[in-house]
Amino acid sequence: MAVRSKSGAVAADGAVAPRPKVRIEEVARAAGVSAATVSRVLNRTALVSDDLRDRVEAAAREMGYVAHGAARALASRRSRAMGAVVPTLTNTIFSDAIEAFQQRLDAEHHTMLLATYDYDEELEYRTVRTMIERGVDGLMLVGSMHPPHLLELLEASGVPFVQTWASPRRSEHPAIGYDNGALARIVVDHLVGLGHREIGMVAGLTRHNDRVQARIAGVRGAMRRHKLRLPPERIVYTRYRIEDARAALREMQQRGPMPTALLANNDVVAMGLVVEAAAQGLCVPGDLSIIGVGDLEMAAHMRPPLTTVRTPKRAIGAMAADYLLARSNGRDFDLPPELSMELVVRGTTAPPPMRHKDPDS
Amino acid sequence: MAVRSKSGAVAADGAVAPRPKVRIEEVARAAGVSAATVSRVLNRTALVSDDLRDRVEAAAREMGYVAHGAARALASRRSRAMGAVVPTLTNTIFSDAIEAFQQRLDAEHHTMLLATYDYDEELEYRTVRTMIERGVDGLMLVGSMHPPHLLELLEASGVPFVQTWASPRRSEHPAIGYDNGALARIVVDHLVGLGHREIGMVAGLTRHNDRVQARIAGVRGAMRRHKLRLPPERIVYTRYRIEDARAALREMQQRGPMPTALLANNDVVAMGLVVEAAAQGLCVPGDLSIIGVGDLEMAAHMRPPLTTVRTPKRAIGAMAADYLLARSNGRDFDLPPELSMELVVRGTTAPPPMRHKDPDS
DNA sequence: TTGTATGCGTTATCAT
DNA sequence: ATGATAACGCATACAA
Repeated sequence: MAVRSKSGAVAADGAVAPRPKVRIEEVARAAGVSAATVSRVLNRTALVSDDLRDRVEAAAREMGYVAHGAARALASRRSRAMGAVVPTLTNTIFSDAIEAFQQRLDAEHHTMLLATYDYDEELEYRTVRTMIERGVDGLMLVGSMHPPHLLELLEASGVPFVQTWASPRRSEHPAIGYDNGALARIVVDHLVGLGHREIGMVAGLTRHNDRVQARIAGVRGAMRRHKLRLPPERIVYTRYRIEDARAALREMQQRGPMPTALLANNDVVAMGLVVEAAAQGLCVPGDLSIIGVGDLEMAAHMRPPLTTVRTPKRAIGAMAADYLLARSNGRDFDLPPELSMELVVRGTTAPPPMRHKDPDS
Repeated sequence: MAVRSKSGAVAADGAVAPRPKVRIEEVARAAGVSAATVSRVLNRTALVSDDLRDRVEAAAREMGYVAHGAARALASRRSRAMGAVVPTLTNTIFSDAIEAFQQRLDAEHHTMLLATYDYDEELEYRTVRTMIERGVDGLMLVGSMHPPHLLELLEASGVPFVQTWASPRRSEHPAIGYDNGALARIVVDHLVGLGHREIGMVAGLTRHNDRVQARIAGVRGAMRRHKLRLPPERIVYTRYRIEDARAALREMQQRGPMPTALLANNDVVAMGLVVEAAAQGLCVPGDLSIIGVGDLEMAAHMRPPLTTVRTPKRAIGAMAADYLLARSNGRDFDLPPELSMELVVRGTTAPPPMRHKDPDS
């Protein structure tokens, strides 16, 4: 089935010629005013007498006038568009944040340009470059670890930008996020409080992911405060797929004595661990405690329900939008030093299983 | 913490003046050629001698030249941007499709403008209008049910558009999707084949959602072919949250004799049903068969694993991009009459429980 | 193959 | 409060 647009003429070369669009000049003529006045009315950029305003609005509506964005951007030197460059949309933490970001932009009559780079540094760089070329008024990035020259490019362009899921205290550039050190303390304190001393991590891939590294450092630090250690063999790295998380659990089991509690990089990984443990006949939390990060909707409904740390996904997106909006208007915007999290204790954490003392000792 | 861009001067009114950007004219001067030649080199739009090409490319690179998108769009009358207007990103079927859509666009050096409207018709209209104003070269919509005048606006604008998750055979406008009637047949045939005769639906909200209506009609038709009926009381409507799906199951139970099998509108709803059934001590699939749509990642890992229908999420997004790219270039593009689905039989469907014959009859 | 000149549709500056 | 006019930065038709 060959489909053709029903409107617009088709030229010899097959190109679709859009219907002649009505321009500001024609609206002006119809309303008996100058183009400048039409512009003023439509943008509410200066006072216009009620009479003229009404005539202009009526004419614009009748003629179905739609402003030409590129021309407007060229003349006003603002695109009213903000870019968002994220690793992926598959992870709902990003899609939630993005949705909040866009909604906030929309309220201020801005549009969102979105691109994903699938954790590929080179692609991230090209994408940002494209966004700058598109003339975005601001740019939202993820994390504080970027390919070489990316920040240089950004600063040279003069485009306001903000890093999300990055620690404001550790980055010299504008950042919004929570402190992974604080998150680690919350989790470790909870587990140690339950009696765990052997704690392991199922982390994300660290390659190009500073959040993972910060998390590991945080857990290590938090454990040290309890005189505990987090040796490398207690850290397994995984992608964020259930399948991979299950393999990660098996991998850790093969490495030697199992920890009594595992911190998963996020809820999806945690679910994978729970699923694999169940498949092996292990009891969660009886034999193994598991804790996630993110508090996805499903977390509360699993059996057992997942203990996790709730992070402010939508708040991050909304704040990023507010920040960029402010900056692109030349206003200052105070970014909080960090956002808060909340431990949600449910059914996958409990005291560790009893250990028989070694009779020989 | 007040953050300021480190580049760019700050004017008295607080507005950030971006660094003077290098324009094509200056690159031309540096390379000792005309602006036209620079344009030709950078856009590969015409043949340029090797010598000049090298000089231009070197100059552009050194000076960090980045083209001005708005000016380019104004002059070339193409924005190299495509719009995507979807109900929400929370539902992963859309975020998956969107990701594929954007990746395909990126390969053709196009950018994606994305906006969600949260199933709000009025907002959908305004959003599309904004997209047109932004000068998108094409627009991806969801479904075939739109607010009044939306299609008119679209046709008047001459912007190519395509409806996803819409039946190409039932819409007079370009559409990509699978046939909900076919989907219904697949599901009903499976359940009836197992011996079910009392089948219920936990559908989405029909308000502004033609997919749901088509699905219901499809199931009703498929059941009729087996001499079965789908009375209104066997249809419960729900939002796509686990919590709501659980309530939907209870609602159906209150309505009278329970069906022996339920078709959920999607996998998230199906998971909610499974969770609620388990919480009530019901055995799935022993007491109740449940089938979803979508085949989310989690579906295969639940216990019991979810029987579902796999739909071509990413293919829809990719094909939408290909279609719009072709149309905006004046090329034809054959849209297939429908995309195929696949029944994935797992552990939540089984023959219905034995029924004792009513001794009185 | 390369350069010149014009136009893209709007906003902003400057008069009035 | 309103109108005339000059940018805005690039692509492209035309000329050479």
